[in-house]
Amino acid sequence: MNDNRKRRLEARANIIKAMAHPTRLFIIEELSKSEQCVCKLTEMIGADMSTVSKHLSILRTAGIIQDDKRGAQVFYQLKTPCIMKYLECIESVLLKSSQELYKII
Amino acid sequence: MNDNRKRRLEARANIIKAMAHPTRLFIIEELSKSEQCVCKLTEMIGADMSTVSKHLSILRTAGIIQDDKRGAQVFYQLKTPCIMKYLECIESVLLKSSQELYKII
DNA sequence: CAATCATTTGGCTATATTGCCAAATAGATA
DNA sequence: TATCTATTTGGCAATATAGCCAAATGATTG
Repeated sequence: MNDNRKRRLEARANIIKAMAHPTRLFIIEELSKSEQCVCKLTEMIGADMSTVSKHLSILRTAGIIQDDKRGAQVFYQLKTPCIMKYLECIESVLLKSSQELYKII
Repeated sequence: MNDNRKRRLEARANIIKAMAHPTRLFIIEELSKSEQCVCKLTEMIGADMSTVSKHLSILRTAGIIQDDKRGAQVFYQLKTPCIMKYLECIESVLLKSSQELYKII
């Protein structure tokens, strides 16, 4: 595996890693419906606000979401709508697994 | 966030987590071209075979690849072709980030 | 059956991630 | 300006992940 390819794969893995958490998937789903402020997301998620803030920071650093400060509040928005298409594919992996389970049972 | 949704998000996150590693992305890319045995993948990746085997096991458990034992060798195949479409989306996140970087420079 | 080849598993250490609390920052308001 | 609200940051402990080596497993061959 050459260096260029290694770098490219690492860059991709970083983005995927940013999505690899239930809370962060929740955030992506919610932001695909509409932008949200940190306080609202925190309320929906039910974790400490500092925890939610760190999840948001991970998604922002990965380039998946962007923030928009308005007064004391910070609103987050999805930056790449195709992320949702990706998640449909993930769903198809799950579907395939459950179909196989069905065959066994 | 209700229990059902939490479970669904966890299931998705597990699949995404399985992809969130450069070596495992490499494996997915290679298997999208053609099936490969563990020894060939190990040679391409340049890590210990036990390490590669563990990566393969993670992808298999997640339902992304499947194994096919033939004699002493084990061949792995991609189970869900749409995985590659997904990776195109990841690429678009990277592209967007680099475009913004370009604006700054 | 002993030896060999391909692969997996167990065990260990190093490193990364997660989530909470407390403290810091920053804008809004009294 | 003091205070309140919204958010981020630092720090810590618990847990998870990664990768190597050594050992185990399983098929093949002499």
